[in-house]
Amino acid sequence: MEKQIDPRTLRTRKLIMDAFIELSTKKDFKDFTIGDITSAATVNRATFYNHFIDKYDLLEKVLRESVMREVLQEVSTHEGINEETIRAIFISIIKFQTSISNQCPRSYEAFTPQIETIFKNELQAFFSEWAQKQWSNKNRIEVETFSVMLSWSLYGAAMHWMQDHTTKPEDYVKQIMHFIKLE
Amino acid sequence: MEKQIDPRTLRTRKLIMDAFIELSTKKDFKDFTIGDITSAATVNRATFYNHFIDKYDLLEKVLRESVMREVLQEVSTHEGINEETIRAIFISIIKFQTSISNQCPRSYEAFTPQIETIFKNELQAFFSEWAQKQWSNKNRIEVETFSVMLSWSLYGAAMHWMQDHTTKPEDYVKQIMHFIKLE
DNA sequence: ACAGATCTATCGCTTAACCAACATAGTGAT
DNA sequence: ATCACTATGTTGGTTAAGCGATAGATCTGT
Repeated sequence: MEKQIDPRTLRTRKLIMDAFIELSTKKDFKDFTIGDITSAATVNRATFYNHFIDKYDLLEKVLRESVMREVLQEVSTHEGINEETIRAIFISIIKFQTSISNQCPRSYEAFTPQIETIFKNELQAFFSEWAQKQWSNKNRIEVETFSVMLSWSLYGAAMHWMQDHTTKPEDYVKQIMHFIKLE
Repeated sequence: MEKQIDPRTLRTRKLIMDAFIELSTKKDFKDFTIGDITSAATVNRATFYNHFIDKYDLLEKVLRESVMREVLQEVSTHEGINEETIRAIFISIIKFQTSISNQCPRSYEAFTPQIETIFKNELQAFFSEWAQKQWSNKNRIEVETFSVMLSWSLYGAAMHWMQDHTTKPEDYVKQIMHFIKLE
């Protein structure tokens, strides 16, 4: 019943995304064209449009999948939302942000707003899924509200910490926990 | 008037060859299948047969193109056959042999006979081309004979040197030159 | 304000790669 | 010797990717 995607689409998709990431390390986002990306990916320019709507769509998908792979993947093995989970995610957010800013020094500025949006959406979906399992007695609205608030506050806290590293991350997380009510 | 090859064939060909080289560093030539190669290359097994007859054909082409790229490429800028050219080729043969034996420790033994054949053929073709330009007064047979003898003796000398490194390569090449009659 | 160039996005047609299926051959265990 | 298993090539039908052409958007210098 699984979709079973054609290997060619996966391969081409990856070629394009990798070429995009590679190019981002050298040039600013606005300074390269679709043609630059596809020729670096050894793919025809027209083929690009079988996979992505435009450059921004590509950017969004690259970021989303990076977030999924590098941040939420490793946490998804935890068995519920608790202090440990929160701590792991907090650390992951910071790691991811710094790695992006190192890998794409030229484009980091331009990317941040989309990163923020994607991050919060993914986090929210992640929390929502777990919260539904964990508190099946609560109704949908309550669960969603919890997820939204947690994801926004957590992401905000991470950004706040990144602007001023004085507190040690572990201590900062402890502080965070004071303001989160996990039932 | 140029052939203009479809980029897909080039890409697929490269994927297969790279996967083959990569696999050779880990396993012995006989210990992996066509399927292993193609799945590492993210290519369908049937597609393999659009490019190569079998595993040995692939091996041969990989070696041939490596020889061409890594050895004869850099020498082809020289403007004729002289002591300097001979020296450069001698050094290149040795470099190539050692790099292969390092990159493919598991399969080097099995490869050597084919490497030898390919090497001598390519060398011969290379010399033949230059000799024809250089000595347009000589007839074809003479030129071919010269090329055969030079390629075999040079390759043989290189193999000889590799078994006993006592002489410095530069000195060894000087010795070689005593036995070559360049006009 | 306009002309020339470049980039974007889409289209119909062609082709290389995918796939499932098959026949064949080699290998190993009982 | 026989069976089960795995690897090799091959084939016909299907699909993603390549290509040239095209129309419209965007940029740039004069």
